[in-house]
Amino acid sequence: MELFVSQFVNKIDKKGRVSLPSIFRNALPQNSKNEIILYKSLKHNSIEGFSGDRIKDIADRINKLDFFSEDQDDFARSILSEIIPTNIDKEGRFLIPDYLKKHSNITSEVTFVGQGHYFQIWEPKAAIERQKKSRARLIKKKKSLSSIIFPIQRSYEK
Amino acid sequence: MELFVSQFVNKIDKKGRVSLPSIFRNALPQNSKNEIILYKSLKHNSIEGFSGDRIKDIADRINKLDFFSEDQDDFARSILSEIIPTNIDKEGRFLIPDYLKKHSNITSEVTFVGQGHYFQIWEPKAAIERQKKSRARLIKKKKSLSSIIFPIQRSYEK
DNA sequence: AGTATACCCATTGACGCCCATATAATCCCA
DNA sequence: TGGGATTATATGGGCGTCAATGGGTATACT
Repeated sequence: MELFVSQFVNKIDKKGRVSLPSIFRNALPQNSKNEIILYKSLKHNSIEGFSGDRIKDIADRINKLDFFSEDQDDFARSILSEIIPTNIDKEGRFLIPDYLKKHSNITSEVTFVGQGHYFQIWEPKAAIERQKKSRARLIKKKKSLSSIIFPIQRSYEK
Repeated sequence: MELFVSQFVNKIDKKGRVSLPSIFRNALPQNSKNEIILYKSLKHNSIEGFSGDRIKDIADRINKLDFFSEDQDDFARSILSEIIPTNIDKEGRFLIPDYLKKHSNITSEVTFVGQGHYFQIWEPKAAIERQKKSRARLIKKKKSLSSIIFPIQRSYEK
């Protein structure tokens, strides 16, 4: 299985390195175990990440748009130029770029949060806050379990 | 990876040289690591560039436009006639022609912007402006970025 | 000669690679 | 099944290499 699940708190060392949790490493595809993609979350003060082998798909999708269209340019600008490929060393560690740390108020520790096909990196306290809110919101909305397990598939074109 | 992604701000030295970011150099095909093509962007006050062996790409894109349209003629004239092949030295640096600098208001620093199969070179402040506008336009059109990053939640195995 | 460009060498700071250790998890056999 | 032995994971640190940048000099073109 190749999903990012569960939650882990790891330390950032003096050199700025963090260990990607072991089971997240195992969730990466065999052909690209030594690279992940990071980018600012669009919704929170957190970082999101996923496996490096997905960039091509993303680029392909963007390139299918008309080269001379504004959309093509906007998507490329907002996604391709904003993502950061990051190398994972032999010990499974990687560096978080400074501006991403600032964006998410990360200093000495981070919380990795599995989100299935991607994961998030939070400042630990913010991660706890976020979780409380998430849960509260779900309860308030009285979402049924089935709606979460079998969400309505919506097309992504519109 | 043969895609141009991320952004980098580099300095122009007294001799007018700029380092092409290392990962952009790596994105160039092995057979033509020492040449890139530069040209004026049609959409912005910026420079666009890509690998030397992909001139055909831009020609193809222009040719996809209606052959008899004014646009086709204009594009062909303004791009193909002004394309500049530029050499990259052993340290990975190259020279930006003066008229391209003027076109994009570049003086002492530039921002390299990865756009997938090509990249852009901007005056740093203009690059930031541009980024904000791109994002705003996508939001206004209600185009979701995650729809491009995570179009369908499908499993990885083929 | 004068301007421009390529090649060579140097410096600095960042990053990757390697080795080490402590704690946690897993194994394995009596 | 208990508990020592083995392995894995998170973490620390040394050190060589590379990227970005600066500058000197040879070569070329006009």
